[in-house]
Amino acid sequence: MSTPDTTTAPHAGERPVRVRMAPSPTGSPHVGLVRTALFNWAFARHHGGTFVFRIEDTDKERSTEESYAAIIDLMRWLGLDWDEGPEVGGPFAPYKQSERSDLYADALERLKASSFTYDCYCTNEEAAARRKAAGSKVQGYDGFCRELTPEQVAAFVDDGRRPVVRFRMPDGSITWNDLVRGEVSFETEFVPDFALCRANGDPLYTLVNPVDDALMQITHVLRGEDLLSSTPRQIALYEALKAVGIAELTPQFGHLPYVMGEGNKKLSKRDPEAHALAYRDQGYLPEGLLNYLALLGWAIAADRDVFSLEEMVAAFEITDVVPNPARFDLKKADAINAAHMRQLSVEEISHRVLPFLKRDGVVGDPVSEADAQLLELAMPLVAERINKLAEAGPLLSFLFVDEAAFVVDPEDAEKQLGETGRPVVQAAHDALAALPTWSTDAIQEALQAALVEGLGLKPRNAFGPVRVAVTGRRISPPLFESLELLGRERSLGRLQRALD
RNA sequence: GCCCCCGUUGUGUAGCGGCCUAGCACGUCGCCCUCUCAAGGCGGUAGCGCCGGUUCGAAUCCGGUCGGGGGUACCA
Repeated sequence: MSTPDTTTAPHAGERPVRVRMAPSPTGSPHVGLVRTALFNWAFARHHGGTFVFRIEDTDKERSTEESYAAIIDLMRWLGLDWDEGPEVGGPFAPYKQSERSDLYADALERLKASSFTYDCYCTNEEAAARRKAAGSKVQGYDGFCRELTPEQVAAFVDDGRRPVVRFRMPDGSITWNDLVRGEVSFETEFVPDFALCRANGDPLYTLVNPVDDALMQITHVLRGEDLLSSTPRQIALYEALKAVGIAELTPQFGHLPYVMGEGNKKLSKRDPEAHALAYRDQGYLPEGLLNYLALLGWAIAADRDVFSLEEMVAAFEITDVVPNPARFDLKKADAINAAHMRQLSVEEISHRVLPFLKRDGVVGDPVSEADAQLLELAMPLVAERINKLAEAGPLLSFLFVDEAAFVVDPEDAEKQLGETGRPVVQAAHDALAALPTWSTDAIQEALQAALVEGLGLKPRNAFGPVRVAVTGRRISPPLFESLELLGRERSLGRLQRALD
């Protein structure tokens, strides 16, 4: 076959955009999946198209409900909404492959009725043995069963063998214009006849994926570069699917670069930073994670890398995506997330931090009236000094714990509350005890006078011990404000405890 | 082995023949600010894999080479 004729066939580029993400629900969702979903979503939104979400769970062994739920959860958290798919339905339902068996059986029947396929009775061992004997030139299946006589077939059947259905790869070359890589071409002699179903009749990915894309009228397939070499056989299959009345068009393909981990390996599930949901649990902002992931292969401008999803949608062109693999860099991801944090108001950060405070037991659920008030006063102090939502808890907990449960970090105590710290804490206690008004300004003035001027200490040495005694840590919100919020009684009590 | 993809500072990228003695960001280093931390400000650091060719001129075009990756299943 020569290059498919795209001049007379309906052209994918002329139709309303329909793209899809089609994850397999196996294991914990990967950041690479998020990046692929994001690019498909942004592409659809940019072109006013339709974003389809399909679950590829034909692998019954590995697919799990947990994984499926995690993917849905993830997409919801990210805010990548889908127009058709699980839980929302759509004109091409169902959107889970496990519920579409009859469709695949029908496609297979039609294909078998044509001359595009043939039954293959070879065992894996036989095919492998011939491959080995033939040397390096032959890849995959050698086409042994392409032209079997009825007698040969009968002999195999008598032998008890059940065939797989193979696609007959045409001669010639297959070329397509990849949306991210430009022209890519394969000689079909290097693309073996591939199996469409197992001998037991179960359809394989090779059949199911293109059939669903055809049925769902997908116009653009944007997927990982690991599928690049399966594209020529899919393009050939599309021609057959058109001939048997299943496909209307061949989609355009774009193969996205890998997300790499350390060294030169794909980021794998073994890498902790590969797990997408972990970012949510650590308190990343979805817009921060998405922004960072977008940077892996795409740039909004030469001199800018922080942007909103809306800005991305407006600017996103799939042809701007670069083809080279990108290494995942946690530090940069943190920095991008931090930049988004700084764009949020204190109110917004409070709102988003609250679930983390509840989760970590800093406040109760529901939050008491008193805690809510205290939180409102304290959030401005921490909002500007955290880079992830989950970082607020450790900074705030000293304000919310019962006095009985309040503990000082042992390491910090050793560093700040030893021999040199003790007189400082004593002086601070006495100065604060004598204070007529309990306000940030008054506290600052009193401590300044007693410790810096009185004891002749440098500010950092003066306030360090007080900070540890009162907040329990060397790292805390600003000290004087913290003391005011803690209140006179509790502050003095903690200073006294540090002395005991 | 064979087929295909990829190759700009440590990392992600901008660059589409002269605007490039290569821009931006993260990192890193130094300084400033500072009650800790975070944030912020200023400055430094480091790159076109290599070789040929085309051209007045190449990171940009062509060829080769080297390196990396993927595929080569009745996995997806």
